[in-house]
Amino acid sequence: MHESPSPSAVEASRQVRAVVGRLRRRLRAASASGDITPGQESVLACLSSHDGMTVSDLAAAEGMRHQSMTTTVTPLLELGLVQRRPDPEDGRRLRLALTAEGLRRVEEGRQARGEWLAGQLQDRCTEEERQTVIAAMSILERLAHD
Amino acid sequence: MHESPSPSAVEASRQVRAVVGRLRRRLRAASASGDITPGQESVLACLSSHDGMTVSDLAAAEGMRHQSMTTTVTPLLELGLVQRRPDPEDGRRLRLALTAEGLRRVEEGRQARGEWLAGQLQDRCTEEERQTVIAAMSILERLAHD
DNA sequence: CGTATGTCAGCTGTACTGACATGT
DNA sequence: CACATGTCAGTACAGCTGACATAC
Repeated sequence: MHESPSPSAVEASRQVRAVVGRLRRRLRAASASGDITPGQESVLACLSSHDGMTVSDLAAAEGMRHQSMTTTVTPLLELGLVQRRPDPEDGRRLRLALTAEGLRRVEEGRQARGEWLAGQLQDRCTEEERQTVIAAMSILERLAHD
Repeated sequence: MHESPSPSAVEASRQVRAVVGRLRRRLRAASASGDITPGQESVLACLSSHDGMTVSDLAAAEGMRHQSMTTTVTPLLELGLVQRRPDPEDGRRLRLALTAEGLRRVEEGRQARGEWLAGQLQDRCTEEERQTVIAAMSILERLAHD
C-alpha cells in the first residue's frame, strides 16, 4: 500500500473511529423526539439553504447513493414537508423544495431539537477548543470527500 | 435551556454532524471486506487490550445498551474468535476473551483492514493537522462521554 | 425484595446492491 | 448507443425497547 503510517496517524485514526461511533449514537438519541428521522432532518436543513436540489444532488452532498436518498426523501413528500416539480430544461430531473410546513419545521427544529451538541460545545468548551474542533472537521471533511 | 449558543458553537455543531455522517459511511465502506462487521472488529480490538471484559463492560465502553452488544458479540462466539468463561466470584458474569484465532485476526486486520483512515491521515495531512485532529477528538470524546 | 447480568424477540433507521423505466 | 435520473425490491447491519431468567 503506502509507507508505514506514523504513530500520530494511527493514534488519530483510532480516536476518530471511537468518537464517530459514540457521537453518532449520541446525536441520534438527542434528536429522537419527533416523527422524522435525523437523516430526514438533515435533508430539510439542506433544502432550506439550497432550494431546488434533486435527489441525486442530495445524495452527493451526503456522500451516499441516490437510491438510499430516495428512501429518505419519500416520507418527507408524503408528510407534505417537501414538494417536487419537474425541471423544464431536463425532463429527468425532479427538483425538490420545502413547503411552507417544511420551512416551519426546520426553524422550529433548529431550536428545539438537534442542538444538544451546540449546547455542549457552548457550555463545556472554551472558544479556543471550539476553533480546534472546527479546524479538525475541515481536515476530516477533506479526507472523507471523494 | 441554556443561554444562546455562540456562533462558533453552532458552526462547530453543524460541521461535526456533517462529518460524522460522512465518515461513518466511509469507514463502513472501507472495512466491508471481511466476514465480520466494523462493530465486531472494534470489540476484538477492545478485548485484545482488556481481557476478561463482560458484555455489559463492552456496552458501557462503546456507549450502547447491553442488549445491542449481545448481538454484536454472538457471531464472534459462533466464529470461534471469542470465548466465554464464568466468573468464579459472580455467577451472573460471563467473562470474554480472545481465542488464538481471534488474536490472529486482530493483528492481521490491524494491518490489512480498517487502515483506510490511517492511510489518509498519513498521506494527505501534515503532522500538525494530525495533532489538531487528535486534540479535537479528545474534546468531543469528553462531550460524548456521559 | 430490588438490582445487575445476560439473552431473546420484534421494531426501526440506514444504506447497500440489482433491476428497471425514462429522458438526454 | 451510453449515460444520468429516479424508483422499487430485496438484503444487511446497528441499535433500540420490552420481556424474561438467573444470580447477587
